[in-house]
Amino acid sequence: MKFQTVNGFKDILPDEALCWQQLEQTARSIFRRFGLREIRLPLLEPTGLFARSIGEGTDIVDKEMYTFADKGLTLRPEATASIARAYVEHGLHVQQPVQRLFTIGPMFRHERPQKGRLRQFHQIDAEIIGTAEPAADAELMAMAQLLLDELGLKVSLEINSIGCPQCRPGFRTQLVQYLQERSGSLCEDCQRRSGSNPLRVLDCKNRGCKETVQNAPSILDSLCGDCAAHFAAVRRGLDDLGVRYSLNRFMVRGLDYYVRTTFEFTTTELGAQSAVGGGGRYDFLIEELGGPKNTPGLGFGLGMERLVLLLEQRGEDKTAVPRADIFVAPLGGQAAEFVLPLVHAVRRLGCAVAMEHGSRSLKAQMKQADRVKARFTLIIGEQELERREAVLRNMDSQEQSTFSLQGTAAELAEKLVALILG
RNA sequence: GUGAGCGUAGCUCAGCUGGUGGUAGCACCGGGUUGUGGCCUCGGCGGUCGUGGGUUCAAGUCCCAUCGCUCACCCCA
Repeated sequence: MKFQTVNGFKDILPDEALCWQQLEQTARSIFRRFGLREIRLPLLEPTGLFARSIGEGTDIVDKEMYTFADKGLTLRPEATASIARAYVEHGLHVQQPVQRLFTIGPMFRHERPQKGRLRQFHQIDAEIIGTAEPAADAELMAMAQLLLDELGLKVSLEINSIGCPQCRPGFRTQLVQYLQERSGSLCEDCQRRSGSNPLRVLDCKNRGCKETVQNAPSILDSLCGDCAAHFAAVRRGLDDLGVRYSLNRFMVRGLDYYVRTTFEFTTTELGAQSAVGGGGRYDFLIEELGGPKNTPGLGFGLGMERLVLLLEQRGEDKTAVPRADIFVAPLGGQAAEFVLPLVHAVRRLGCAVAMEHGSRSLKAQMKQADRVKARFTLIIGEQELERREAVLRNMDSQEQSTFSLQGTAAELAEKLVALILG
């Protein structure tokens, strides 16, 4: 019986893992500079957390969650809800009302897998909780943009404001009326959505719907005073920080907790998938989850698989294999035994030492040394053991010198490391 | 949930209108170098042709079913 990964789940093999590490390192570096602290969260949460925050009636909650129905538990489909839960549960606002947090890890959604879309996927997630200042919106987007810049990726930023509970209902009625007058030119889904979730129609990819929606009332014209002022300030902030963006009044995000600012980073190079990341404001989520009143927040998630696809597509530094500092090649059983304490001592001093167990021919071992891109190879055969002198070969210059084996393993290691690093 | 395409070596793939599975490339192992890598060269290892039925003298090839994967719709990261 052969086992294999289940559909929509993928192994990240060592060759690819390097790219992931690089991605994570860059993200952590950015977050450090912006004062975000890491928070690590469980993958399993009470189902109600997601139903309440993401919202009943969203695709995620209705049909995409991995839920253990008998236990009332669900594998998280996104990170913001869990972060909000942790913020409330541990009263993080008491010590520091404004929390700047990030987390990196897997999410789970039961959708049909395709390019750039898996059932277990990974996100880099950043949140700023506790401020309503538009400057925070601009800062957050600028941070994400900088991260993408440093990864060397070219993506576009689209932003929108979807208003708040004050102004959205009015817009909704306007929109519903507009859509119902033209329901004939809408696709079946959108005819249904006109009633249940009219904002989604704005985002429909169907050509007929797109055309119909082109002249629909714009949410941006219906924003209340506060929302309009906020959005204007966000845009000024982006301009001041030199972040380029385009306005997309049709962008609607698939989670109910968003208010005011929403944004997406998009690319055209991922097949059917365009979003590499997205986020927005959720000024009522914390309170909704039983936290302190008036605790606004905002955040974004970046899809790591999609970023990795873009990084790989760019096709650079595929050869970035970590080099071994030295490969130790013993010949014969005695040498192999002799070498073990030395190898360990060198590793203790911080050098990457490669060697094989079980002695193979020198040629085979040299090949292996080459494969791990060793800078040096230390050759110790029967003759060397007797003479207490090993051969140290510089793999790049091909120069060889003798290396005295007099002394303890620790002493030899010191000498060896000095030679390698010198 | 819907639709389309594809399953041949560890990976990438040839294999025509059915007639013995490819000296194929990459990778791996070994020889050429009695103890010296990359390049070259020679050799070697490696397959229930996804699985199960059917048609046929004969099926990797045709038909049916099934499993798996991929892409797309939908939605999103």
